[in-house]
Amino acid sequence: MIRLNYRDARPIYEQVRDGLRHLVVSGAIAEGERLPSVRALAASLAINPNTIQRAYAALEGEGYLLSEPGRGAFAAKGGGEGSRRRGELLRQFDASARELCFLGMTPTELAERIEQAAETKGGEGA
Amino acid sequence: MIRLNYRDARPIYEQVRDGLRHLVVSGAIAEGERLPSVRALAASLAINPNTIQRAYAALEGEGYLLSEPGRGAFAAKGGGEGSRRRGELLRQFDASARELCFLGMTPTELAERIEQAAETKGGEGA
DNA sequence: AAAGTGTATGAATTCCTTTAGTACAGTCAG
DNA sequence: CTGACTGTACTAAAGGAATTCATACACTTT
Repeated sequence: MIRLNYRDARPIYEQVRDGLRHLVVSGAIAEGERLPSVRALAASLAINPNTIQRAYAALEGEGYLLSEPGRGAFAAKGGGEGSRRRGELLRQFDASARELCFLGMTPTELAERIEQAAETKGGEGA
Repeated sequence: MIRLNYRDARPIYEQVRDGLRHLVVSGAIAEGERLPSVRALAASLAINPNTIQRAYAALEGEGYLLSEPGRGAFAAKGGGEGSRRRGELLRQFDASARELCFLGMTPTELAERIEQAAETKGGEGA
């Protein structure tokens, strides 16, 4: 389900967070579906439950997760209109588009890329 | 020229790197123009020359800078076709576009944003 | 009651950033 | 050539921030 890369400089909780987010965005985990428990996933990845908890908390902040104490964590639709995650993505989108244009790419080229990216379900977290 | 924000969690060398990159991308520093020397900029910002050097090295890796030992550092066109920076930006662009589409934005909406972003010269580093 | 769930807290460790000092090799004006 | 400038390399140290862990608590369900 999720692969940890200890050679990577990125902290484990980020790898878990991005991996889980990808599973939700790609539809591998449907909306409302329950995610593995903190301890179960921790045991599965052979890491501390707290590290998983941190990833879950971050995803809940982004709106991709809804945690219910005592019950479990369930996948959600994702950030709404004015969510933090949406704002972050828009800034990232604008900044990269702007610089890519400076590097010679035309808005038309980039627009075509969007279509292509929208279809593809692959790709890893930002 | 560049403002450091010590309250910001971002490390100084990143602020310097992003600030300088923005100066090049926005055209404030023209192609071929010489940048302040490592020691001069360090003194100007009241920080260690090593920190500036780190920012310069990063920018050279991105293709926005060309360092000539003994002569100085000069602004460059930016990443070429297959540069590391270009690849990084494309991944960032694709990932954000993909997730924004998942969140409900249409490719058309995003395409319009590109036009808007291409004109604007503002914005801070990613 | 028992086993599961998410959550809070504090400590330890590890990593990163920054600084400082020193040194080397190159360029250029005098 | 001399001297002042340039970028670069290296080590060491200090400080702080971030990551990870162990433990305990509150809740839900069976």
